[in-house]
Amino acid sequence: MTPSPGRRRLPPAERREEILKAATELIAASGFKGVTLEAFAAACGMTKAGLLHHFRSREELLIAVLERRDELDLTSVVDTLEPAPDPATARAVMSGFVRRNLVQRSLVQLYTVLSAEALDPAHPAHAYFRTRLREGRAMIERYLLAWHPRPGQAAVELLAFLDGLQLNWLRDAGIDFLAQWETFADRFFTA
Amino acid sequence: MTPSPGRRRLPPAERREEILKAATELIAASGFKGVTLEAFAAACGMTKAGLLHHFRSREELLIAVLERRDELDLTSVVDTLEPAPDPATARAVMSGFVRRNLVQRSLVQLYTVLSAEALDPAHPAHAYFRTRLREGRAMIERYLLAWHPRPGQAAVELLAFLDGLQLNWLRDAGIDFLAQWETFADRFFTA
DNA sequence: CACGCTATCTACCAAACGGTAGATAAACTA
DNA sequence: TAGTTTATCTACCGTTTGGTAGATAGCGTG
Repeated sequence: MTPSPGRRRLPPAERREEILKAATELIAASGFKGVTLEAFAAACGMTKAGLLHHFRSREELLIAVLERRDELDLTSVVDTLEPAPDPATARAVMSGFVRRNLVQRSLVQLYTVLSAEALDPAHPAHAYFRTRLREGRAMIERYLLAWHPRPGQAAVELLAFLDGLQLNWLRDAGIDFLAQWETFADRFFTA
Repeated sequence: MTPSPGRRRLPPAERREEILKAATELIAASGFKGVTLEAFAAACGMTKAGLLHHFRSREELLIAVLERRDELDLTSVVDTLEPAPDPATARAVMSGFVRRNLVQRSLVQLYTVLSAEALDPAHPAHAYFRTRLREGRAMIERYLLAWHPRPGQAAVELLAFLDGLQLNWLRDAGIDFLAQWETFADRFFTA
């Protein structure tokens, strides 16, 4: 892509960002186990050694990718999600969340692919996903608390449906994510 | 585990079955990419070369594992699933299916882990899951056809929820799979 | 322009990988 | 018991892997 000027020197912050972005898409496509250090580097037009100047190991790169997604994604929700109103409001907020997630397909895919891969307790991101998903569920549970009779169970159901829909949507792009969500929400947000 | 009689010679059919069973659990735990040929062999107390006498390559072993699951699982459903009755019957049949799946935890996990890993088009099981899931959806769609206003959409929703619930159940064994299913079904099977 | 800093590269390493070739030993048959 | 078959093993090969050491070159500052 770049007109190959032999060696491209970038300020560290810029290069790091470039690497993280490329790594995100590679991991989203093939999982973490499926991408070699060399592949990560080549995607930015550099060598393994060059990349390792910015991230001390392949595993550290993975962690940086995950933390970056946290910054990009969680911040856009966390402030909106403190109150605990009625079903209609809850649905509107969740719909906004779904819509926002939908446009960042590569991030959705990263999250889905990696969280499945990380079911293995030996996976470097295992602990990360354990705590993160637990927190997410607790957050939604608190959010539904004011009006839902069984907020805990409902939170599990909601997240399960969204996870599964994302998975199936990645398998088959023909699925109309939003329409499926709205249909589900019609039933779910009904006291 | 076995009192290590140096060399254990088994009739091919028996050995194949032993290997497939062990491989199923290893893949379920760590994905296909996460298990080496040596690990597959060691799990049966033999060497790589010994294993390769029964399966010509690591990839062929994977395919055999998948086909074995087909035999074990699909046959128990396919005969029951031809007719297309009312919501109550549909729910009962699906509940039976869910219950049957639930007791075979390692198979559920194999399927979930592997189907996520196989989102990558370069994965050796990619094609397998594409066709298999498409068929599964079509089957359920036909099954809901008689009474559901939107059988296609409903099939997607049903499978998405089940996939997602399985995923979350594997992450957190504290989830009450059956209770979650029944709650979902209460809303889903309502004309 | 000369110098220092450091981002990047080339070259290399030890370990692990999937797979092969040929030797060995366990079970069946005559 | 001797011979045949073949399941399994030991030993090895070529490749790929994550990572390291030291050389090189792009950039800012004097």
